[in-house]
Amino acid sequence: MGILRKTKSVEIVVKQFDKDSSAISVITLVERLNSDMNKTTVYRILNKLEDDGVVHSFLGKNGHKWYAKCNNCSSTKHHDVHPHFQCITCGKVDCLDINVHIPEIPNRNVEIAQVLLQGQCDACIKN
Amino acid sequence: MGILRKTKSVEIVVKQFDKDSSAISVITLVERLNSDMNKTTVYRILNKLEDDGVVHSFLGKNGHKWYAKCNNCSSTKHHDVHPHFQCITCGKVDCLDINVHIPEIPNRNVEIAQVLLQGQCDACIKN
DNA sequence: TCTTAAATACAACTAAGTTGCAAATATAGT
DNA sequence: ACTATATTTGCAACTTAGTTGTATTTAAGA
Ligand SMILES: [Mn+2]
Ligand SMILES: [Mn+2]
Ligand SMILES: [Zn+2]
Ligand SMILES: [Zn+2]
Repeated sequence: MGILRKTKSVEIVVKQFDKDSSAISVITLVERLNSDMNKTTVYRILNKLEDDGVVHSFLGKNGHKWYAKCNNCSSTKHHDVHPHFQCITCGKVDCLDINVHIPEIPNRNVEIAQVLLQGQCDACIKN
Repeated sequence: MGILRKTKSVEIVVKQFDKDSSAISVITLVERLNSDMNKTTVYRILNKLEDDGVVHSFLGKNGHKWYAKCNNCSSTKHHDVHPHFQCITCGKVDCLDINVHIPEIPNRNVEIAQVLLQGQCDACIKN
């Protein structure tokens, strides 16, 4: 069940993804919004926003949860499945607009491919 | 720093991977070996076995740690990087002996590709 | 404005994984 | 085989991401 009421807290959370096209970890979000709302609220709002197709989630390199804005998803259709890239130097995480081809696996029916690439981002290569 | 002494506990842990070619989650291992050793010991031995190139680790769908036997790795060379498959029905996890091609990403230097495929395994498709 | 279902804060909880330290034990040297 | 000692283990306490229950607050329709 998604979001039913446009509360102040919901607005604040959504705004975080508007100003930043990168993904944001829940840990960061909880810390950043610490003075605005309780961490439980952050978790619950993100959960609902994902139901609504406003954001999508995935796990970063330590298994911690990250969220990023969806592009054209809805509560009925979440077609936002793509690889993510995490910089091992600065920690920044981005959605990748590429298609990783998964070969057919014998005797297995692959439904989801979760791909996390790690390396150095543009800014960190230059330093 | 890897394993220096062949203790009873080490033997028991290694044996788990000998009899089962599938990956094993740490959670399962801790539970299974509960009467043999402390959970701290399980964590520490697995950590050392990975240093030695005996096993390798990765994160399953909930971000929990899994281990599987290495094929021809050593403490100096861990060339055991491959996708893993987790059955969403029975939970079983296997190493995949396939190569997923990662395309070049502009402005990024990809060093590691962590691929977790999810779907149905052979046994679960048939049921 | 009133009503009420949804949302929130807060505190308590769960569980995976880690750390510090004292006790136990594997192994090399004698 | 005995001893010395560095490694390993058990145990308890801790850390932290994430969840849950519940009383209170609030959005929004009537
Ligand atoms: Mn994304
Ligand atoms: Mn593997
Ligand atoms: Zn970077
Ligand atoms: Zn299965």
